[in-house]
Amino acid sequence: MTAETSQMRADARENRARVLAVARELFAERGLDVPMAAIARKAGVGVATLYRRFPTKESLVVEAFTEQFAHCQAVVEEALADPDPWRGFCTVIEKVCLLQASDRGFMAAFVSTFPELHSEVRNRTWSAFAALVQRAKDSGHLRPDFSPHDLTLVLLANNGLAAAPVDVATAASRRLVAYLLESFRTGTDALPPPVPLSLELVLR
Amino acid sequence: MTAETSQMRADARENRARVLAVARELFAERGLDVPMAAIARKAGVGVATLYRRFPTKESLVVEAFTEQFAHCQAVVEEALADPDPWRGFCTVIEKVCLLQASDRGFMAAFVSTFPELHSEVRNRTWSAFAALVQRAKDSGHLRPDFSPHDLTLVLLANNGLAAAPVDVATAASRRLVAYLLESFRTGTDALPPPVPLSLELVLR
DNA sequence: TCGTAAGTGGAGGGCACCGTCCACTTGGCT
DNA sequence: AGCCAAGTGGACGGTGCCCTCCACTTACGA
Repeated sequence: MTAETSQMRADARENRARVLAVARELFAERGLDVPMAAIARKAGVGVATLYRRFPTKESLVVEAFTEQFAHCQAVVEEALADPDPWRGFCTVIEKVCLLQASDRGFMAAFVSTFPELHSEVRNRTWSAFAALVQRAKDSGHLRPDFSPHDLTLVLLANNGLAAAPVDVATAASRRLVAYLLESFRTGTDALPPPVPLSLELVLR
Repeated sequence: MTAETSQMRADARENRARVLAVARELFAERGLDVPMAAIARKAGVGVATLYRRFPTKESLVVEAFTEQFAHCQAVVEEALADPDPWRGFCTVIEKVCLLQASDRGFMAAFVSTFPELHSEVRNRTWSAFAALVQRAKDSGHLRPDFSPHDLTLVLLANNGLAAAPVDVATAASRRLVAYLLESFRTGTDALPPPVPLSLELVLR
């Protein structure tokens, strides 16, 4: 990729970078269904320029989210390095859910680009998480009937909160995660305060 | 409404009913974004017929889901009649989430038709639920920092599971609800078995 | 300085959807 | 049986999206 971009003309390289930045911003803010034209316009280029760099919308999505996926992987692997298994486990859930709540496009990008993209990243992350789960169970802090598939459950549930505006979703996500972690664990401690999730708020 | 429908010609009344039945079926199965034409076709009528009865797509949605909303209200009010406050509380969460998981359009209909529709049903249901919450807290089974707004939290989270096919979503919903109820409560008991929510499954 | 390959923008083709229009059909009263 | 208001269907206009095409512009090596 760097090999390709480095051979481009300077203005083209700059345009490409700007498009990518704008795409990330808009995807995070408004989800994946922002029109390509909106991205192009905000980046100050024509649609054709955008399509020259990213032949399809999906390819733009993939490119825009690779760093997020890599970030997830890093989170999981750092957590494995944490000497406290339970804290590592919690950190993963919290960080990933926070990322997801603050970026509307994240989950959609994950599922929409699923099969072709990042299979090796996905597999590595997945097995690292499984190890994390096992370690947390062995330490006696994580309930033994927790399944690694429950991560997907958490992600899907957390994704549902994205119906609310970003700030509300973020607060709601914190509370949801706290509830769930409490349930995943063998002990108990305090929750973050309730979120006044009236439907008026949820609907912006 | 009955007043209106009873004055219609017999064939028209029948067509109307069939359209509504088909709409409910398709909304449940595929969500609210089924094309009007698909509903008309499956109901064996033309698009114009559909629009004659329901001037806008939203009006069709409203009509199609009123019974579901009424059902929710009934669930909450029955739960208030349950002598066991905690069981009543759990029943509400379980039933509503089950309904939501088995009907893809449910939550979308709820939020999309929010302001104009059913405000009195909504308010009654809401205050009944608040009473249920208070009662469950007083009985000592529900954690005191539970907020009635957490119902919305649960609904949104549960709605996120709808990304998976209906049967998977239903199973996942059961598990999510079990986790959450366990967290809402002061005691603890067994969960339903884990759902193998691999992304392959989630993406049908 | 100048030629040219790389880069660019905007018009528009293709598609899917919502909702309308209007010429035709049909139920049901007399 | 016969009339006509009520009912019907499919073609069509409008909109918003993805993506392509092509005539024009510009960076940059010689």
